[in-house]
Amino acid sequence: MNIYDVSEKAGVSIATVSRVLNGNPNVSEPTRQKVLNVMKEIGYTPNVFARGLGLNTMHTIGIMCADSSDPFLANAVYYLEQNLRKCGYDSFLCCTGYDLINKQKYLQLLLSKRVDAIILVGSSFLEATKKDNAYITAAADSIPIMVINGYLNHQNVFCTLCDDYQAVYDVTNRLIEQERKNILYLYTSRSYSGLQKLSGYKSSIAANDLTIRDELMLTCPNDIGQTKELLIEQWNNGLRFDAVVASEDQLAVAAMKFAKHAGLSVPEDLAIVGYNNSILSSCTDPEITTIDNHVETLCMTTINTLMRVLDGNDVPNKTTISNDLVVRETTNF
Amino acid sequence: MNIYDVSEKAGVSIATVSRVLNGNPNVSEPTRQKVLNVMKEIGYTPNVFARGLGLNTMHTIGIMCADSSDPFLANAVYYLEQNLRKCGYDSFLCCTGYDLINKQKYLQLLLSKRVDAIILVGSSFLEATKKDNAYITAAADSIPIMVINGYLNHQNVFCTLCDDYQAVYDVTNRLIEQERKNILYLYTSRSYSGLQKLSGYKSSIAANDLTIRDELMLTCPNDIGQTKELLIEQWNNGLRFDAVVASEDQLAVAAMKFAKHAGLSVPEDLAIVGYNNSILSSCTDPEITTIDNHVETLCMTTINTLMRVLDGNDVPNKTTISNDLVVRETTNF
DNA sequence: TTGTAGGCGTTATCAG
DNA sequence: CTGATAACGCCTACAA
Repeated sequence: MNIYDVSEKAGVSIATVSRVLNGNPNVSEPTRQKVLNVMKEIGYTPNVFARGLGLNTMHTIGIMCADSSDPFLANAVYYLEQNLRKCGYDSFLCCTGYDLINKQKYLQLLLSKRVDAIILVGSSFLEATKKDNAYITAAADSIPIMVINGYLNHQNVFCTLCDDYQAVYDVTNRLIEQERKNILYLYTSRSYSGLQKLSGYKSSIAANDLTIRDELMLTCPNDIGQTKELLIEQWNNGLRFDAVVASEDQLAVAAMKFAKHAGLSVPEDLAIVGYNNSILSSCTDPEITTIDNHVETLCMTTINTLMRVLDGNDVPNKTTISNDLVVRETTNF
Repeated sequence: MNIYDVSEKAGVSIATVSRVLNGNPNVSEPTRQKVLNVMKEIGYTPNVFARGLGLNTMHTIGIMCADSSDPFLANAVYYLEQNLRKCGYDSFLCCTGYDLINKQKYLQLLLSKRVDAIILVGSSFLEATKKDNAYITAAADSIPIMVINGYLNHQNVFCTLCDDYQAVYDVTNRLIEQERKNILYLYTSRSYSGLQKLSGYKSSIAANDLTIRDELMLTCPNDIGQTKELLIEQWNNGLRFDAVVASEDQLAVAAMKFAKHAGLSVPEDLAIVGYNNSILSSCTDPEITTIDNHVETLCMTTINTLMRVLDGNDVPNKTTISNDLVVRETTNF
């Protein structure tokens, strides 16, 4: 069931078979049909390995994400897969976890599979220090690296991100306009986009002549129940706040549970804003006002950019997309 | 940067290099070290295509799931990936959507990539008619097919599933014990496991000498908001029920929203049971009692089975795992 | 328009 | 223990 079998049965040479396989126009129509028929008949499928050996590519893109069970990432992976396929590319997915060592290992693995490019989904792939990102920039020497929601200024690294700074800045402003004076900011990660959001929060506080207070910027565990407990503890210690801006919907859900526990009514006593517009934000009652970072657009843009890069075009290495606030019931907007 | 470069620099033949590469014991220790050093030095990585050409395998497992943004599936994919990697296998993920044509296309694609086995995640891959499953059984002629949460009795198809029938049967019984007489069953899909659950519901109703009523088994859209509307509509049409058993947590969330709208208190007026123990079930207030189908165990078992199959062992083609009821706040259990 | 032959990087089978 | 050499299946000049 290889190209030789086909050539023999069709009474032509393997070169001709190869030509019809690759849509080469230099084949007469009768010959092409004859070959095509034989292929159908014996159920021939070209061997990807042999093809890859010569071309040194498998027409495959590697996708890395920290955890595909994170709703935001899962969504992104889905869109990426779908659209890559539409562009004729297959994809390899790796769920790396959040450990740097593993990220490096998986990236190496993808390189060894000879993927044509790698897409890093989520800012968790960008570390704080240049040294820790070296494995990424090194990989960029051989193939294009696409980053979703993170920024790394380097040759052959292309980033698509949403303006997290601006989104948090804007929503914090709106809360302040409504006389909320003690706005609690919740976050889990100090990744690139995590820092952007935090910085948006701080800027807004400062711009409104309020004081940036360390105790109002809370690092939370990555778990609803534990975060709720943490908030209760802080509240019992005397910390007071009339609004919560969360860097992820999960944390907003935790804030909802805290409010219930503390007997606060939402949004009257406590306004809550989530992030990502994930399904979680519409599961609660009241439903959570959240920032939509347009996963789909983010993914589409990334793939468009990638295709242009693979076609050898010159492409800007940073594209920024704006966010939308989805107003639901946990704010008075 | 190929095997020849290494052999030349190390002053040995390519055969020897290949041997150290594959851990063949017939190499003297000094020679092995010499070769190993050269490989480090010039940063040699074996070419997967060439290797695949010879061995006709890439040590890769194909994973198919309908939609990686479904929390249950996403979780499963994550566990599968992790554990396959631990067993030294890489994996290809395909998100196929729910359309039969696409499922067939993607399966073909995986076959053409020469994967060593395919894992179908979720019962949505098993159609009602034998004819529509033919593409799966055909694939099983060439490589093992693993099915998670579905059952297909065929050579070289291995299924791991949880006892959905029993779980729904048991929980319905418990509701009836508590004098709930009008139990509404919500579902979206008529897949294998969907039918199992439905059948568990019916059996319980019958076993308790109640009447199975068609209007109490409701097919819902795959969307929280729309399902809520559907329930409101039914309620306004006079349909009455004092308990809801949902085939998925999403539907249970919709039932919560309906209860709120109808002014019913949960669980007093309306008991609600979800399915999957997904994060959604702990987002609501009160939190949802749900059936945990042990995704992790399901995945681990699948992979263990697969490894035994690939090792040429004789393995039973069906493994069943029991479910647990996670009692939260939407029932009086 | 078609055919021939060499190469892609490994593995595996023989001899030595 | 080591080395030469033939597959593996496809692509692509180069020739005809």
